[in-house]
Amino acid sequence: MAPTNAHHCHSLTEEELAAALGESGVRVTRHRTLIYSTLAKLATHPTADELLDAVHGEDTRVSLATVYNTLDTLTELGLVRRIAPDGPGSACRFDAEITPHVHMVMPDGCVNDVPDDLSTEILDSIPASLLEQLAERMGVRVNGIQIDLSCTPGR
Amino acid sequence: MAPTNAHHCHSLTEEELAAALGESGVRVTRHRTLIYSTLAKLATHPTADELLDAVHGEDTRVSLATVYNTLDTLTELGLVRRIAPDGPGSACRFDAEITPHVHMVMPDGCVNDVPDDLSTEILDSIPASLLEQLAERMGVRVNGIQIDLSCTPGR
DNA sequence: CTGCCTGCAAATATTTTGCATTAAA
DNA sequence: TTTAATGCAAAATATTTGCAGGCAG
Repeated sequence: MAPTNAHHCHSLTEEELAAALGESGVRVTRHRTLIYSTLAKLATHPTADELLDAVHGEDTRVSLATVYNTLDTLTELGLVRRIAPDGPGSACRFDAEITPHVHMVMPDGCVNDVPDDLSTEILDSIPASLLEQLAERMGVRVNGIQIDLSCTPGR
Repeated sequence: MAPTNAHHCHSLTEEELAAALGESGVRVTRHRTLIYSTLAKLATHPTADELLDAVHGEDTRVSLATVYNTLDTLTELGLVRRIAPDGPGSACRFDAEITPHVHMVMPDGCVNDVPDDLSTEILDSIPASLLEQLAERMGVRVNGIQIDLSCTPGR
């Protein structure tokens, strides 16, 4: 169940996170920093529970409620993304990588990131003009894209 | 990779559903048919709860547990897809449309389908060769793709 | 100082299960 | 007939909230 992900590099640095929080008038606290950086460090896209476990490696005093609250806050600010639970046992998973990228949903339900070079190529192949056209038609501003691939074991 | 001949009305007809269930050795029951077709009919991607409400329009005797069980079954068979909850109040949403298509996540958290013509154009713009390369490299067979766009109110 | 954040625990919400009964094949 | 599927309600999970302190600004 533990996918190795060698290409996790688009999450924010501690400074960038602080800046993003500050701009939004949200306080930069030790816990928010810790929770975010722990999430970013994890190769897996953890559930709130799994994330708490990881955080406890650094600081045992963080509570699950704070993890949830923080994830909510960060999700609302667009710094973190929720991923649909797969298979039964539905707890949401979270992803600190908010720049466009491609996920591969594995047969066993876990979620791996697609290697960055291919991820970028896939994203770049979508013409910007198409997205503009879409934005126009739906009367909105498109500001994010995520692609999920699903696969079966064979090759 | 998924067929590129993605066209409209991608949910299954009653006959196709029956066939799909039959092939998998799963019984074709009145409730499964009703729940699936209700989900397919709804423009919104409903939560289990919302779906139950809709189903109750047809048959009051269906229980929430059956809705959950059925959605699990259908999801496992790949006939239905779970969508991550947005914003707090986290209940999963479900989508009867399993062929590749593009979602637009609205600022208020609800999920709209992108018009089919644009959805198809976007999907078709991704070269099949890229996905093959990816499959090769990850040692899997890619069999599905979903694209989620997020947007902000402006224009 | 002045609130926003936090931990804790309790309240909600969401999803799954056990078992007697019903209905598909 | 034979066994999977269902309703009901209870159990198990997951997430949110209220309140008394604790810290960032």
